[in-house]
Amino acid sequence: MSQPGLFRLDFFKAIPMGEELNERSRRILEAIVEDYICTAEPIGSRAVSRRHQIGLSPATVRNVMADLEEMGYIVSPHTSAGRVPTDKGYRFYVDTLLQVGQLDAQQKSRIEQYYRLDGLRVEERLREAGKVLSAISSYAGVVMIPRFTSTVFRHIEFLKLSHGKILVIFVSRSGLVQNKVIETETPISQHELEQVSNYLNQTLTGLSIQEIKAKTVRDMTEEKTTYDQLLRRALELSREVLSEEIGGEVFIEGASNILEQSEFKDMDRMKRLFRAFEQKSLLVELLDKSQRAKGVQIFIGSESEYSEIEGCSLITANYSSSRGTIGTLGVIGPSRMNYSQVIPVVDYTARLVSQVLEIEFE
Amino acid sequence: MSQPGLFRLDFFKAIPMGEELNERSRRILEAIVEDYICTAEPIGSRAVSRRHQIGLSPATVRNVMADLEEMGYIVSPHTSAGRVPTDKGYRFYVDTLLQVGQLDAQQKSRIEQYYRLDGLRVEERLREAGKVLSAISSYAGVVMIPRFTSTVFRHIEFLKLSHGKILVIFVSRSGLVQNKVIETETPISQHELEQVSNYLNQTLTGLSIQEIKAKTVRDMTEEKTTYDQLLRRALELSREVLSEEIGGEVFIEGASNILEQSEFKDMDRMKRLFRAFEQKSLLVELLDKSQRAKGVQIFIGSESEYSEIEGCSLITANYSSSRGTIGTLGVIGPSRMNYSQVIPVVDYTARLVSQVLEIEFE
DNA sequence: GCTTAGCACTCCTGATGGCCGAGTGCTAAC
DNA sequence: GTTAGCACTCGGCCATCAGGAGTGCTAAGC
Repeated sequence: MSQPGLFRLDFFKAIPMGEELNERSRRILEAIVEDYICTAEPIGSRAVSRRHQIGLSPATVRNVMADLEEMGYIVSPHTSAGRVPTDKGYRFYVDTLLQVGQLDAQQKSRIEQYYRLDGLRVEERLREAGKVLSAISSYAGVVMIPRFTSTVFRHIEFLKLSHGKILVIFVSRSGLVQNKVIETETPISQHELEQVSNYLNQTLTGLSIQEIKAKTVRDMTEEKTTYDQLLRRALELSREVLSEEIGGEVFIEGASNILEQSEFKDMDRMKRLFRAFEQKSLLVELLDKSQRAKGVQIFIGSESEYSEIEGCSLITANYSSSRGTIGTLGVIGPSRMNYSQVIPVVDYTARLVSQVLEIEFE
Repeated sequence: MSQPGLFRLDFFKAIPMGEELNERSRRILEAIVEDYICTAEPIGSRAVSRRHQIGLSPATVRNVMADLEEMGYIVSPHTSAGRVPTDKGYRFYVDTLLQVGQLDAQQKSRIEQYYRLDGLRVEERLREAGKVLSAISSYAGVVMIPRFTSTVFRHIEFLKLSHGKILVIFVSRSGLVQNKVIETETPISQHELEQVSNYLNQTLTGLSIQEIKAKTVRDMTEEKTTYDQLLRRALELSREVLSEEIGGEVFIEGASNILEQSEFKDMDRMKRLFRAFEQKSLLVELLDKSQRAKGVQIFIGSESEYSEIEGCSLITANYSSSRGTIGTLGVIGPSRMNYSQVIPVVDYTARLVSQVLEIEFE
């Protein structure tokens, strides 16, 4: 049935066609998605007609459902089961039907309660944010540490290691400490390194890394012929430090929450998901993508070619300083996720994290 | 059957009693453990008698097995199944029967291959070690970052944050960077902090944290009445920094390997295990315990009251610098673990890590 | 006196089949 | 355009059954 290319008799009925869904189909799709989110079981026409005063008989609902299925918004797992939303169905629901409320004060304070911040390092705070997200949403919380390049310079330190390697410690204005090992061709003494540190700390404080990059390039061309050994060294080293990304590490907290979800009774699927969690590169990619966008982002299932997280959705929001976005956090759970509840939680947590990090600024 | 307190007819047979196991029982226990490690299925008397030329009929083996069961080394899941080792059985096997070989050159180089170390931070190296352990053993690898207190001082840096808080960055001689936020009652300027940093960096370099602790206490009592503002400040701050443990973070790598193990088809058990992984405090405790001991340690199942890791074993070894143990790493897997293979891998990896960290010393 | 063959027994496993209920698509009537 | 009715499908559940693996016990053998 419903072979592509063949006309069906009811093709010309006043039933939603193409991309348009009429009011009735929308409401039915909405009912299916929402019921399925609650129950995790295929939804039948009878259930839809009974619930939520759509004044329609099961038979009518069945007709609409058949159309929704043909259009790819829902599928039935087997002949005599109800229907289940597809990724396309979720996407339509999220983009068009979903109404996200604000968190009420109680929920906010519940989030804030979780968020203990006394005397914690930035990293720990971010990790804590992940735990909050996972605890409140009961899915998994993900947090990406700020990338070096999106932070503001506060302090740099060079320490000489053996074999011509140098340990660079970099502190951002929000108190995030990152480090990196670089190698130099020309040997340099610890004393010189200290001079370079001092010089950079004096000249760069308060600049964003982007600005520093620009400045470095400018200085390098300008002072190519400089005889100031110190300056040359400083430029060389900063170029080396800036040459490669630092950070972008991802924390996943509460992954075990996902085990509770009934869709992961299927061991195989779960294994794949956990492997993806371990590898992290996939998540980094998604979170990077999200960081380039604004506001709450929703990635649904295997949209966008990531088969590993098939059946999962990711809701993200960016956290930021006064200078703009610095990182991303979110929640990952089954596509059958309680979007209307989780979205405001992610949104609010991102705001909270932004605030908390701001406090550290001197 | 075998009710405690009742004599059995064969109680006085020349069969192992009390803690002693005779040669025959040992060989049978060994066969059961080893077969079970391979197959993950209860081992019957027939299988034992056939395998590994014990010149005994199944019936005889059955008698011995009944005794082993009574003594608590094995159990049978149900009447008509074979026997499975208990924790006590594994313990006896590991302590008495197991013969651990050396790794051959090929295996060593396989481990070394995994271990790419160019230009990595210490933390990343340790994480990498966890990945190696998990990949080679196909269980989960665990690595505990050195605790502050077991390292050697290289460099300290104080940076002022808002609200009287101070960010302390601490670098150990092996290049490990850790940081911490402390609070002081009396306000202090960034300039003073720099003086303190300089002072401490000059006086403390090359001392172990233990030595510094001792020195600080000594200095404090000696110079209680000092009018040297700088020295007082330095002492105050170091006390604050030393007042609490830093580090002891645990990485778990390749946890998804454990999903492959047939004993974790039981979802519930798996969930508990993953929750324990997430909480980490349990692992920290175990690894701390191991760090206090010498050589390869083996924790089996729910020995020592940790019910969360029931059915799992943990094999650990310490890695060290020339000044002694600095951290611990290991492998966690099902009790039904290939001990003879994993033990030398853990041992060798610990040595390798020790070497690699040593390289950084200046 | 230890060892072993034999035997009855237990219990898990997997296959089979029947029943029930939920849900469907289609048709015809409203 | 909507709905009632109906035949049909199919998964889930349960009971049944046969097969097999393994056991404990007993009695015979070395």
